[in-house]
Amino acid sequence: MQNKVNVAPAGGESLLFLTDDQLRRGIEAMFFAYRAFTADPDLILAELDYGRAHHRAIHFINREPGLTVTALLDVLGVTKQSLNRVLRTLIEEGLVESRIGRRDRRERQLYLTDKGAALERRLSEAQRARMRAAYRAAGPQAVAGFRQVLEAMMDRDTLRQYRALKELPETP
Amino acid sequence: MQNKVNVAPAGGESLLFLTDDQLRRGIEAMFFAYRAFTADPDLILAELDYGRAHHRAIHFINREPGLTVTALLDVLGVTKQSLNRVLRTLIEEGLVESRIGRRDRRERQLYLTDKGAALERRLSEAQRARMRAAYRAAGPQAVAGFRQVLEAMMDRDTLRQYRALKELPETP
DNA sequence: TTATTACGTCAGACTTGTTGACTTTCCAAC
DNA sequence: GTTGGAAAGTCAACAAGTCTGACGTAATAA
Repeated sequence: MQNKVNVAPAGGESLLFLTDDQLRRGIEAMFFAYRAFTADPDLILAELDYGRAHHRAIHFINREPGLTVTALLDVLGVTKQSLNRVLRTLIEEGLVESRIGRRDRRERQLYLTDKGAALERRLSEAQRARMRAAYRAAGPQAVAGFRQVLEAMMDRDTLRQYRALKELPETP
Repeated sequence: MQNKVNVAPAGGESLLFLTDDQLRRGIEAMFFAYRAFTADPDLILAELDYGRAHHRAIHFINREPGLTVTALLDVLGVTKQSLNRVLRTLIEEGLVESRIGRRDRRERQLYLTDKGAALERRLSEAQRARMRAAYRAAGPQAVAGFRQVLEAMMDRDTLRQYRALKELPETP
């Protein structure tokens, strides 16, 4: 199954970056980097007895205040039973508010409370700090490549969801 | 907490890529891409009643045949109790062989059996296929940036582990 | 001889995920 | 208005994978 692409290709440009060995390095880089990527928020969460699932919910509620449970389910890709448990604790502990939908009263629209927003800032600032350092070290061109490869890795549906996320206004 | 870096910097080059918004896009790209990244192996694993933990163990045993349990523990960053359960099933089902260490008989050296190696190939080929498509779509320069950013995201220790992984000889 | 290391194992817990079944609420179409 | 079906929520049961803590055994190192 070894790909024999590590020779001079027709176009003239090198395809050495497509060897199985290079691909494996990329796979390992993803594994290690993802672990590092979640490490900082995980520390904060553990201290408050929350988990990554809480972080993800908080992140996307912040990202699109008022989104419905179904929409959140869709983005997270989990079952409603699984999300429900997480969401319930967040609501009970006053981080998230669930309002009955205006146009459709069956729907629940989700909002962060001030307390929830405070935790969101704490978590995302920790995560951004690492990202910022990495971006700064690698430089703008590397960052563009990083984003390109990640996007090329997503399924069509995931990419659509990713692209559909609104720009957040810069907090003034 | 908003970073005011989105203005013309001293060096002359734009620092727009360091805005909080850009960082958040990167964070979300990591989240979605990682999910896609694990999706293909997950399907194969589910069918055989294994999980991601089995995949990770198999991956690194294949990567460095004969490595000890402690070394594997170190790479994976989990407790021995957690690894033990996974390892035990892999040994019981004949995917991994555990041999008593030659220089130190307390150690167990881990090897994939033929059956284990076959699963490893199946899993990693699925994962590589997605990676290969992404790499091909994004191009060599983007790939270089991708790797640069991921490496810059790792802690020092993780980066050391990542770099210590041997090159595997290309299967002839 | 003793202390330490490497490994395995047992027990108990927690988070996050799953299926399946059921109820409540509500909109919309008939 | 009644009814069908969608959206949301709930309950129960379970599994994977993680953790901590405690203990035992074998082998090496001091």
